[in-house]
Amino acid sequence: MAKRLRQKDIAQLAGVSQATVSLVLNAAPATQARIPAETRERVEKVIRETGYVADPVARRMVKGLNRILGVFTYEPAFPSEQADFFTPFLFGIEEAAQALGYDLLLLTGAGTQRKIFAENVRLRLADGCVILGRKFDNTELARLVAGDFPFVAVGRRDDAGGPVPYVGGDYAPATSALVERARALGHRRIAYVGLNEGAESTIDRWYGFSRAIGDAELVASIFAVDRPPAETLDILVSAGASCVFFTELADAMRVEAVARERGLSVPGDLSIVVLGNHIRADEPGRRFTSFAIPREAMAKAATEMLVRRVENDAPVEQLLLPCEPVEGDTLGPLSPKTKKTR
Amino acid sequence: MAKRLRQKDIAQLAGVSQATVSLVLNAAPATQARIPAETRERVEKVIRETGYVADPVARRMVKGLNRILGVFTYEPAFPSEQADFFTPFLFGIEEAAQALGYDLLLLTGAGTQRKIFAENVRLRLADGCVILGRKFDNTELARLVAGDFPFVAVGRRDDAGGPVPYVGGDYAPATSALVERARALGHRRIAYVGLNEGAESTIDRWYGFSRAIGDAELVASIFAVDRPPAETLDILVSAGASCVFFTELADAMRVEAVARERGLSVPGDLSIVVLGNHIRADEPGRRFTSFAIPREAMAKAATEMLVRRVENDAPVEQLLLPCEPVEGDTLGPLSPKTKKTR
DNA sequence: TTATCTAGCTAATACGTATTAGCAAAAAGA
DNA sequence: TCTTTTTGCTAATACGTATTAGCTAGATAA
Repeated sequence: MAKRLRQKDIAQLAGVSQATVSLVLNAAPATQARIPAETRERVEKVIRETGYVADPVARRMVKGLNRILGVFTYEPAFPSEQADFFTPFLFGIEEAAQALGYDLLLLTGAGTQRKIFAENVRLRLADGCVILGRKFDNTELARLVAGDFPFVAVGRRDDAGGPVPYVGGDYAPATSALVERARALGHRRIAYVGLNEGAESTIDRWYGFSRAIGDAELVASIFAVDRPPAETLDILVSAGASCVFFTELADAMRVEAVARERGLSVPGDLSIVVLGNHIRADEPGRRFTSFAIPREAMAKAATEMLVRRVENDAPVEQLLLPCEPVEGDTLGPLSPKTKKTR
Repeated sequence: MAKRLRQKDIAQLAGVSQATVSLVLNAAPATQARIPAETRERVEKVIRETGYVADPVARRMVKGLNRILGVFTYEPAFPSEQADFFTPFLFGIEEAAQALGYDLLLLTGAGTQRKIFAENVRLRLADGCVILGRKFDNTELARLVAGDFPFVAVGRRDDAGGPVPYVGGDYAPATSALVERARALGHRRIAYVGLNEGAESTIDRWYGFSRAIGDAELVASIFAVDRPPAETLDILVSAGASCVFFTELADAMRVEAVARERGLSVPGDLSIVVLGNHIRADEPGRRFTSFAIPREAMAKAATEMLVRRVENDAPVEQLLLPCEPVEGDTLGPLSPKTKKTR
């Protein structure tokens, strides 16, 4: 590999000093920089012809910005099983970065540690960082909040020694709306399957559910995920639930399949609602009544927020984007048979 | 935030020089560094108590290479329709980069132009670049080959003013194997649907097909993609083809559907072979007899090759990875009825 | 006692960039 | 013509780390 070109080399080719190259590159107002057009053009020509780009590391040493946005994911961004989780987010991030003239640096250099502040994570190489993951490390979050490095989280985050800048989905009201819809359809024996604590997205769903349940009764709750579907269905049936809310699509799908095997009809005998949605519109299988998570829009808005923080030292912003309902076909009226037998 | 601690500060607290702090931190063999245990422990204590961590950016300044790999895609990587194409490749790249301690720079500056040498593409931010896409720009490829910037293409590429470093799929023998299998099953009237020129992957498939056809007859060839499936089927039927090879899965799927509508059985009346494979294992519909494209492995190997070029100025390598056959259920024996009526 | 060797550091400098004080020559003003 | 101002740069230095030649004091050998 040819040695990386330095400004010193460009200076030599253009017949000026390194300081002049730097001044030209940084396009200070002509009146300020005091470089005449002829000199500037000569230097720009050399830069163009050589493809020279300033070393981002050196620039960051002297506190310069590189128009690079870091992307840190607590899980690998592209593994087969995760591909559908991160892809829409990455699309949103890339779209915004592109429009704003920023390149994206995926901080993979840390290896398998998956810690923002792991030894080899060169967070500072980027001007700022978008952070994604199902579950954040709150110690790291607090450290980021306490520090001066600009970042934005995708997904709502509780305060961590101070307010966390984020763009999330407004899961609580979206959940409430689905609960209210179920109640409007006559459902009074309702169940909830999924975690109710831990990640903020989980807490929001439970909050929205609890707030909207009203005069309906929570006849069963399973604050867990990945339970054997048959067992889950047993609990739901023996509790006489007519409508069940799942936080995880995968759980809903498995239980729906078992219900079908047992001759239960969905939504005739049991309505199923998912507090989230299919990532892929063309996914096989049942279309569950749910709400749409605006992943791309969240990530896009987070990226734009980050750039505001990088460029203007903008104050902390916290934004929740609405989640539109998805009709699906798994929530239906309380049927007379269902009501009578329970 | 407290000002970032430097080694100079640690040195002051420990009563040594900055150079000593660095030597302690880098744990050179004691015999080499000549720092006695007492001094070392005193410095380590200060480091521990202050939580000092060396600035990765400053470290990189003195080491030269930035350990950044560019990723350039000739098509946008993340819009929904392309995600399935690029995701497995990106997984392979990420995996390798992670293992090798490199960060990945997504070059968004290309925007809608999708040119490596477009004005806003800051190629030289990275130490080297992996290049992906269905179709490459040969002018740019030639420029890369002529230049000194390390790159590796994913997918076989013809020479461009010199050999192109690449990792591709070995499509020709994989195609030949499928043709030989069809002949072994008795097929003698064979058809080919898809391009036979243009991209190297296309050329390799046609080459492998042509080489293996032997005493069988090419009774129909449609060197095009995206033809109306009914029209394609008409040509195949009137030519009396008993087995057809498609380069594009999408074309095969459409023709198979039309064949089914017409009461033709696959593979009973017409065998269909796809020279490639489903990207997603859980995709709906027919499982075609095909071969597996080792996308992840290709990208992983390309990334590793690139790092060899970046770190060791390694010579041009060109690697083709084998494509394992996928059984599927669309290729079957030449049936007596088929033979008799044609 | 003198000469030589060794241990324990440190001063200096490299890395590539951005910034700024300041120099020298040319231009403008008196 | 002399003085002041302006223009067009450049030398010097900061950033935080890693590296190494070299200094000094103490220990060892003659």
